[in-house]
Amino acid sequence: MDVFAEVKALVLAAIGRLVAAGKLPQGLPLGYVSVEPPRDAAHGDMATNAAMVLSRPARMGALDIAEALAAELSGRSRLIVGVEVAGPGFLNLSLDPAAWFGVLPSILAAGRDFGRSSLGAGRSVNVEFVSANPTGPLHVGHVRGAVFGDALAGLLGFAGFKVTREYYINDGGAQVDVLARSAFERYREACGLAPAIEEGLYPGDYLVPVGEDLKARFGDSLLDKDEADWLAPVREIATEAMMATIRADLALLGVSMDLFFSEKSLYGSGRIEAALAALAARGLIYEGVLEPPKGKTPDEWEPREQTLFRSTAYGDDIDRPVRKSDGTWTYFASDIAYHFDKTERGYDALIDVLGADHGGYVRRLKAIVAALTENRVPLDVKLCQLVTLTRGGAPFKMSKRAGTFVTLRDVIAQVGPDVTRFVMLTRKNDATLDFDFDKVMEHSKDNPVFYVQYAHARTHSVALRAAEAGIAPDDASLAAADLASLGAPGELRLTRKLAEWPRQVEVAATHNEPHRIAFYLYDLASEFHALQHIGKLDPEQRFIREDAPDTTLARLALVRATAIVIAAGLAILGVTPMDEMR
RNA sequence: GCACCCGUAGCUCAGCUGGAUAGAGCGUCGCCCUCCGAAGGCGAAGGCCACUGGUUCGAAUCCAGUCGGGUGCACCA
Repeated sequence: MDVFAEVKALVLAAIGRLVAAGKLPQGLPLGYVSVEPPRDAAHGDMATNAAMVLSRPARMGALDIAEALAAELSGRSRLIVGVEVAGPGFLNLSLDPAAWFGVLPSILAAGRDFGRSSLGAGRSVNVEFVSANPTGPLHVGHVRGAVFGDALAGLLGFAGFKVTREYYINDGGAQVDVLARSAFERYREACGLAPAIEEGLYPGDYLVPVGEDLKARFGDSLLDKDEADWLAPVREIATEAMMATIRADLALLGVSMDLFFSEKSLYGSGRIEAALAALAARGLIYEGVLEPPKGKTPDEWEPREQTLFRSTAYGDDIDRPVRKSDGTWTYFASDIAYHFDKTERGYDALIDVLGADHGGYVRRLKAIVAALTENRVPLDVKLCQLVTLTRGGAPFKMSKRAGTFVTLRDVIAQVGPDVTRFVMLTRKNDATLDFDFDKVMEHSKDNPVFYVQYAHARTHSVALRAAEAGIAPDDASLAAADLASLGAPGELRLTRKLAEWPRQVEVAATHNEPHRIAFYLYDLASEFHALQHIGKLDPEQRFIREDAPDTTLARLALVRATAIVIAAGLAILGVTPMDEMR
């Protein structure tokens, strides 16, 4: 049962009756009518802006509508026990407290599925994330995008979408040639020769095993061959090896992709040509010369005739080249083909999760998808800002030397996947995030990860104490418990927070913002900690009252419902709830 | 020079896509455990929501401009 939906339905029904009675004109737009809990609890349990929103289209005063609506809502339902017109036309509604507590049996019956939404209505959405170049292990810079994308996918799944998690492998460009050359030097090393790892090659020693593998496969046979002969096979083996480590890295974080899509597969397969043909059919491909950039002109700029995509027709600043002057495809061309492929696979919505340094790329990506689908399929590009690493408040120095970056593996080894994931979601994706190795491991309320986990552990602890007292009800009997004894302010506050959960899921999902789940869980944990504390001051308020079995059962229902929602929220974020803190 | 992101309490940040007296945490000050986990809780102080205009019943939120900080800027992927 969703209290919010129920109240909104009552409000809309009341408006309907007013229209039928001729007290309001027909055909009013109801889209902006909202029913929300007011920020200030003094304004009642629920507030609606209906009168103010309808005022103008109805050509009536907001207060007049509010009065009429108030009269219409009073006494119609057991749910609404008080209606009050306030301020410029708000309608403040007081609800029967029992209505709030009614959410508890729903939670207990549904378990972790409570709050699952039909918002997505089975529509399919593709979330592309990480997509790191297959030239080395994942590093900290990739962690945020990985966690964000995975949590977003989890959130959308919970909200009723069919989600595909996808990784785009950039295995078609010059960087994998560099990888191959770097691996070849490690191969020479494995053959007993001195490696010549020049400037521009990847120096990381993660390629040493690749060199050894090449030696095992080819013996010394590659040593005297020309690069033209060994480049392709070495490249193949090296990218394969890098993707294997990347998959392993993702697994450490608890991320599992549904699909890895190879950029290389686009070349020579007609996919790029097909994508460009689709654009050309709409008159969006032409031969032309771009203007030089305004302001600071690059040193070696000269006008060139190129094949261009008219992305300006879809909101981009300038048209974008798809073919270099030497006739080969630009990276952008493969991106067109890749998004063409995604749209052809029939998704109802696309999401790209990128690093903030790709900000300048957003418009042309949107232009691609808009052009290819004639605005039918929305593309949302989520940019993840930088993570700054610190330890004890001091900047965590990363070596300038390439190849010695802090790896994802290092981070997980230090703090574990759960902490890493939760912390990465304690900021909006477009705000920079400070990751302090000391802070995130701290056992105090400064640390949101701990605070939420601690609340969950406490619920578990309460259940243990109850069991010791011989009270060990299962969820079904808790769902059937008599809740009449509930009603204390702290209990009501906690229960209202629990009732908000389905709404929070929908809001977070419509904005593609998983961090809202983390903040909600923090608030929920706070309400729970506060309630538990009251029991310390007043023994009568404790969850477990051996002298009052009905009260105990009702309170255990509340505690258990809290545990369920915390666990459900953490599950969306991909974090394991803990039963005890150590 | 252009585009995008950001500017909210001393610090770190939320703010439900326009709602009422703008909220947390840290820090500061003052309280609360013989007791379900004090690894916690309650309270106080602290604000021109960068600035200036505009839109309207109503703006931190939307629009325009200004000032600060970050990022990216032709055939690199």
